[in-house]
Amino acid sequence: MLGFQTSETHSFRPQSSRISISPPTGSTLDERMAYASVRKLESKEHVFCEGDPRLHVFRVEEGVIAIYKTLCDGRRRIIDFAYPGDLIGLGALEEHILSAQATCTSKVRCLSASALEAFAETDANLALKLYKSVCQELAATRSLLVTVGQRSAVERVASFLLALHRRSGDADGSTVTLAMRRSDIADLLGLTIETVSRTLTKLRTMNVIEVEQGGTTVTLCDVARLADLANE
Amino acid sequence: MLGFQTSETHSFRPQSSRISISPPTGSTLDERMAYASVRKLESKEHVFCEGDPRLHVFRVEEGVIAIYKTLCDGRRRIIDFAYPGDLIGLGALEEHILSAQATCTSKVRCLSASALEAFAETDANLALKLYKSVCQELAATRSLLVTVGQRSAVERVASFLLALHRRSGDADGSTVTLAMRRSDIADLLGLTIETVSRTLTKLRTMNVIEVEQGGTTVTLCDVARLADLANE
DNA sequence: GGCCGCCTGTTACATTCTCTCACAATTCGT
DNA sequence: ACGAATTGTGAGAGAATGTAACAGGCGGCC
Repeated sequence: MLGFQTSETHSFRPQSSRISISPPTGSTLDERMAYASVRKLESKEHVFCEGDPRLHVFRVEEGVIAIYKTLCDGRRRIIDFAYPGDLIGLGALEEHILSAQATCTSKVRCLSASALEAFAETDANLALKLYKSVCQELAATRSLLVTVGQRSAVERVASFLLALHRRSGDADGSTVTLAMRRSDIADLLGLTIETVSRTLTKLRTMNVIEVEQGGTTVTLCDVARLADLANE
Repeated sequence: MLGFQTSETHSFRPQSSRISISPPTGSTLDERMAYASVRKLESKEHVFCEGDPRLHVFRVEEGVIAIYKTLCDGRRRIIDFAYPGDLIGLGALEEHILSAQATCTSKVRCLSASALEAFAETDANLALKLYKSVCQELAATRSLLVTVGQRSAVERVASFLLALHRRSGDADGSTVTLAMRRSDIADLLGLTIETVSRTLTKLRTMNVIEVEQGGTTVTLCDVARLADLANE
């Protein structure tokens, strides 16, 4: 969920006249990405697991990747869903401290972690991009923390739907696609799958949302009301 | 909670032979900090509030600063406690999106945000430091997310005590100081003050902790058991 | 094609936990 | 020492969970 848009042009201080000239070949993130290998993932397949050596940084191309941590008793706490354009695997050191798993058929692009970070050592521009990206991820994680910290299940689910809508649903208006299982949503929000299901039903009977065909597509009928329920 | 140790020397890639030579004066963060003004805060006094223009970045010198967000209905969700050495105010743009409030008598050092970030544009080393710092904060926020996402009150309180112990309690063994009110802990963990109080009592009767004088000092009698209760 | 098992999602009911509201006990500041 | 603020404790209400049963979709298999 880093929101690392490699094509974004506004620098950290837009008023600055400094422009970093890209070295001739393979230097910008876009170029590096273009040469990076693509890996296709089936649903529930792992990109990496806790404890794996951190060899690569990945950019999501298609699908949704769940970033999660496994607790001692086997429960799974999803920290974040990564969507196309997001970078995953940044910030860790020698080993991954979280696991990453596809919630549906997905594609990721692999980039050497050491090469990226070595290059950032000499390029303030790239380093700042990394900084900005992690800042965005931090903001998203904080937002999720606020959501999960809220008591009621309705608030959490409503917040989740709104966040999904804000992120993915600019185009087709008020329809969002849940590209993950109920169990994934439950593990993200700290609820059970039954509670998620019940809450969606509740929102449906309140005429705030409509759920279609197998529960993968949700239409937000009353965004204002949903925002009210989410306390936002 | 950025854990931005300005004196840390290991670079992002320790094996790299590149060393950034600091410009003659006022360039390193330590030097800038030395000249920065110190502001003293009483308990419950604000460092900044949501919506304030982001003029400064602050480093906590003494005390504890609660970083929080206010919800529509007036509830307060604490995102983080910042301890001495931590930087706060990074990552935002024009305005602060969170509030920062002292939980006890504290001191912070003020640093111009624009100056710091302008300097980072030309110094990959500083930019990388910022990057690493935010990564640390991200890890801490994720850790808190795992804690809050856990269902039971015992797990949350136990996790909180352990986190506090890991952070502050290297020196005096197993004693941690709660430099904040019960209400602050409750708003961090998504519980009520009554539940926090009851849970501490429960842990006390289980002989896992000891609480002394007004509940500000806690001794962890059985760290292993506490970790078990916290599911860590 | 039809049968079967597997997985996911939904719903109902009993249980358990936290929250709300009440008030007592303690600490702290003046 | 007094009053205000904070903390601790109890009883009842409410909400989420756990358990269980059931419906629907999907693929394998005969």
